[in-house]
Amino acid sequence: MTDDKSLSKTYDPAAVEQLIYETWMEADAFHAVPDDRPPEERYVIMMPLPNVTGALHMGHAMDNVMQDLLVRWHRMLGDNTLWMPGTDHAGIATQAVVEKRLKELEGKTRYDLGREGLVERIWQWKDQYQARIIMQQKRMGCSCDWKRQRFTMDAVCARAVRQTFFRMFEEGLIFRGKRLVNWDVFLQTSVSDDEVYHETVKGSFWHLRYPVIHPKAGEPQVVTVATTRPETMLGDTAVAVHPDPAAALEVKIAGVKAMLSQALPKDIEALEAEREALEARQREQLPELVMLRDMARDGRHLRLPLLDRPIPLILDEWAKPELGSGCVKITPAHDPNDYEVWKRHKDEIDILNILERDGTLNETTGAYAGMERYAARKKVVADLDALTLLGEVEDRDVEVGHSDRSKTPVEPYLSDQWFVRMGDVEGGVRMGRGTDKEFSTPGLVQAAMDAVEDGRVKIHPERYTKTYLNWLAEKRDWPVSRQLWWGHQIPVWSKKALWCDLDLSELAPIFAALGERALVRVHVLDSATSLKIEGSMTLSAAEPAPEEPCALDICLLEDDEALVRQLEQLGYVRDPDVLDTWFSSALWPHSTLGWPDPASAPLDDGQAPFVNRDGGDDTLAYYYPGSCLVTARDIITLWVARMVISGLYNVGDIPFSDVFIHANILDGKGERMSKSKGNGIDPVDIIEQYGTDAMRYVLCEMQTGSQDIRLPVIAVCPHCQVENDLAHTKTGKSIFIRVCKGCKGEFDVLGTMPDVPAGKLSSKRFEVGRAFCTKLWNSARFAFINLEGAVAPSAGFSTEKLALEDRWILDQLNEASAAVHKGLCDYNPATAIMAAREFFWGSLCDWYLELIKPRLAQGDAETAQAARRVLSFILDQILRLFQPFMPFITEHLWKRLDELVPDRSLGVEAKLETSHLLVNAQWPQPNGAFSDPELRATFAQLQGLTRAIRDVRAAAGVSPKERLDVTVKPRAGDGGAFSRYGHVVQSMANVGQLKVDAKAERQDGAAVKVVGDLEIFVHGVIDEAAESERLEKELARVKKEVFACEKKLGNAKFVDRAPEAVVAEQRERLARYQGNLEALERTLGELK
RNA sequence: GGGCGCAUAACUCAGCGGAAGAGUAUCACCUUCACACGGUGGGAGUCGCAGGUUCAAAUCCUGCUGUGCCCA
Repeated sequence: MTDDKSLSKTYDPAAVEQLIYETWMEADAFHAVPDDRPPEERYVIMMPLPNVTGALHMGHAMDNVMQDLLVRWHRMLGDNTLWMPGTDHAGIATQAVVEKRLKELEGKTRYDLGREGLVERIWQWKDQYQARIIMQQKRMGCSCDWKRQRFTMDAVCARAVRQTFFRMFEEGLIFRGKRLVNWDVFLQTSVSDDEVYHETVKGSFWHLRYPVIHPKAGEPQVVTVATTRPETMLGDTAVAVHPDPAAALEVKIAGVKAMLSQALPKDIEALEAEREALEARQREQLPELVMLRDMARDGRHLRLPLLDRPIPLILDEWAKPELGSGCVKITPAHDPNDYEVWKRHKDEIDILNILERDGTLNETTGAYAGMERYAARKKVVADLDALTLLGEVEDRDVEVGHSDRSKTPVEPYLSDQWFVRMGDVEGGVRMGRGTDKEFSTPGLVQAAMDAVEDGRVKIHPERYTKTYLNWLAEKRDWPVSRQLWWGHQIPVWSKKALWCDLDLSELAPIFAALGERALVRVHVLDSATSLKIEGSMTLSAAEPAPEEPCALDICLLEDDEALVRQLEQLGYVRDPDVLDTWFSSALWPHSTLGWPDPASAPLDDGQAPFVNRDGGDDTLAYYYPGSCLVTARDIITLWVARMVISGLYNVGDIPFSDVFIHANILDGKGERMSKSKGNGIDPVDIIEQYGTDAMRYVLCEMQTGSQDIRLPVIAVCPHCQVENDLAHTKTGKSIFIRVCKGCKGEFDVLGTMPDVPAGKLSSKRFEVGRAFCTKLWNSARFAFINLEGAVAPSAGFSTEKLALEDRWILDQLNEASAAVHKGLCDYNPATAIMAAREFFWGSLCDWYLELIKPRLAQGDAETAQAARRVLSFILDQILRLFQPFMPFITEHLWKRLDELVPDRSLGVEAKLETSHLLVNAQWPQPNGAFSDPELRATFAQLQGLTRAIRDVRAAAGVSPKERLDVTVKPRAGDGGAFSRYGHVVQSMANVGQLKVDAKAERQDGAAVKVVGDLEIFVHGVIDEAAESERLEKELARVKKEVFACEKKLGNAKFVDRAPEAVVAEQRERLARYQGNLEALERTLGELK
């Protein structure tokens, strides 16, 4: 045996990974080009585009590895496989990060740089992080088609965004209106509900008294209202009281009584108290509420203190008679509930904005104008107190919405925003307009719900279908404008005026030049009304000319500099806002393929064309719709739903047929891993420590589909290299600074502190993967040592010459490849990789390799040649099976195997399609000729016997080197398998003489073991006392089993009602255990 | 407040109606010529708690307790 010098004893990922990746790139292995393979042989994954805010963490690694797994598997299945990579500009997130750095490092704000200057800075940031992200993905082994990568703000994507906006604008699906939004006063932009998190903070509940104007005799002089944000009183435009307080209280009391009637004892006390309180309220406060109700009906007013403004008392059910004073102040412009009240009472009350964009109070607040919101709060409270209009002040925990981007409290704020109409539209919506898939739907959301409900889009695991449908069912309009500078600027130029003052004819030259590439709508300010202007520059005949102030909105399909200048000279101003990031990412599955027109889509340097040079299908026609969208669940609503909508709207077809929702990665405490929390592991750190394949192995093994994955995190101290369990490490000055348990030194887990050294985050969980790679490496090394120059050509090979273990390992391979395939089909990578692992480690390494060692030693003998052929074939298949999971090590070993044994065919399998590169090799197909259930059972018996002997050996403390003689006594049959295949047991349990004798008796010094239907005598190993103790224990165990079986079978109901097979199985069990019991008792008797 | 999960060996997780499983850790033995990131063997769990359905429940149903996420 010559030592194979090309393979060291352990696998060194660093020496292999980069070279292998370069090999793939040189071979263009990931590049997909449309060809003549039919639709069912295409596989397309659009990468959930990571945003360029920062580097990737373990959560992204999971997402990327799952995609790569599916993509590599399908590539081997022979599909035309495209994995489209790219990055997202992530509007607000990226701008926030860059602005924050600008402030910290240079002390500047975005206004110091100006729009162009800031955007330029963000592009630089984007270039830097995009490169970092791509580097990380390459290190993870991602087999994306880099020649097609896109960025949501590149020319191709921008054109798609523009086209979609234009079309939606034309059809009135995009409109603008005033809405109450979450306003981030720090970043001075609206943020969506998804970008707001709630935090409970200690606050107060202030009771304010508003005097009644000219109270009549017997009427209250003041009305009390309460608020957690007293400064908003400056924007109050009404106070509401319930229209029927008596009835409302009755309903409430009836409800409590109903709960009392079926309450658990421990809840009764609280409910009783609640009922009493309500009844007391009925007696004491109801009369005044009724009086206020009547005053409201009478159109009475209150005087708003501090501003001395009369505000009406109104009737609205938002006022809850059972809470507080029963009256509620109404601030429509600064509270979502009050805004709803205002919508119901538009004719009676005003809506008044009191905030500037920066969070200071505006001129409507008189003396408070210019004050910061919290300063104003203090002053309002103090001033009311001075006027004796301040009542009780309660301490209270208050839920305050915070902007996820700036971490500052958001304010509800009334502003002009653009929206996409998601709900049903009168007359319906044409989807896929101009395509051959055009169809009509009641509304955008409905189309997306239909696609999932009728199964065109399937979500895995299925339970997430509910998340998707429930969210969509609300059919809320989608606010798409953001007051940012980084993103796709809204392509609308507006001019505000009265309709009668507008001169449409001045636009004629522009429209003459642009034709259908420009649209005009009239938006009536402060309403949702938007009217389309027809080509003749008039309102369509049916529409009355609006009387209110209007905005004339012109939407352009493209920027034509000269025409834009003309427009601006006419006083039209481009909307400064940009579109929500998700507007562009919603288009991702088709924009990246060149939509709306691949032939004219602009190309960057080095990019693959969208249209085949040989005249085949373009990328859009060929690769749309895609196959599977792989993502985490939190993005189902934000993104998945919107991709379905936009795909149907623009292309008339779903963007993908399957959605695979994988687990989130949590830390040791069960908290979601994220870089900003200081618990996020950088995949590259893991790769450098354990290797990419080790990381991938563990991620695949963890993805089971039912729950999220905990990854206990350790932090390596930069001072002394001690490993600290992150979940139990003391924090220092901030939560991101930890104190090492070893040297007590401080380190930073965020990696951003200038004066504290950073500790690397890692996890021991990946050791398993590294060990697995080593095992794979060494088993291959073993094979190579034995195969080198010693494999006879396959021509003379015949399966007739196969030994038991050869046929068994082929059968096991069959079983394993079927199981791996099924696991992948079921989106269950864990079952897939475990099946592969069990085959490789449990069957191949533990049994087959050990069994063929003596055969391999026989040089050119036929049996040795057969073993070599089978070994090369099995290794070939194993490398294929593991390639999608662990691409680097398998590709490297494949190359070596290919050099040593170019022909690994066995002659019986269908022609073994092979490939110079494993990444392109054919996926292993189970072969019926290898399947042999009978042999499988025989081998299992041999394994059982082997384990029994090993067990005896270990229990008796006999060295593994010492050869033992064994007699097997079958209870039934002749034990033919054991005499025929005795070599398996002899070799695996180091047995000398193996006798099979149905009439054997135990001899002195023989240990006895009962397995299944066998009694086994292991000769010459024991001292009798210890043996008898061991047998007593075993006897007790068997007795318990016998008792359990008897009890079960003694139950008439069981025998009657359980399926026959179950009963029969139980009888067999009993018989077997009874046999064992008998044998044990006999032996024990002999021993004594 | 509403929805969706999860609770099984010290740890990380499978199993989801018919004998409690894996990997890691642990203990004992073994440096035998692929691999000590290895081999062989062992110990370890009233399957969160309380009810119910069933011949049979970790598995199905109800409630409770913890815990996580999503949406208000």
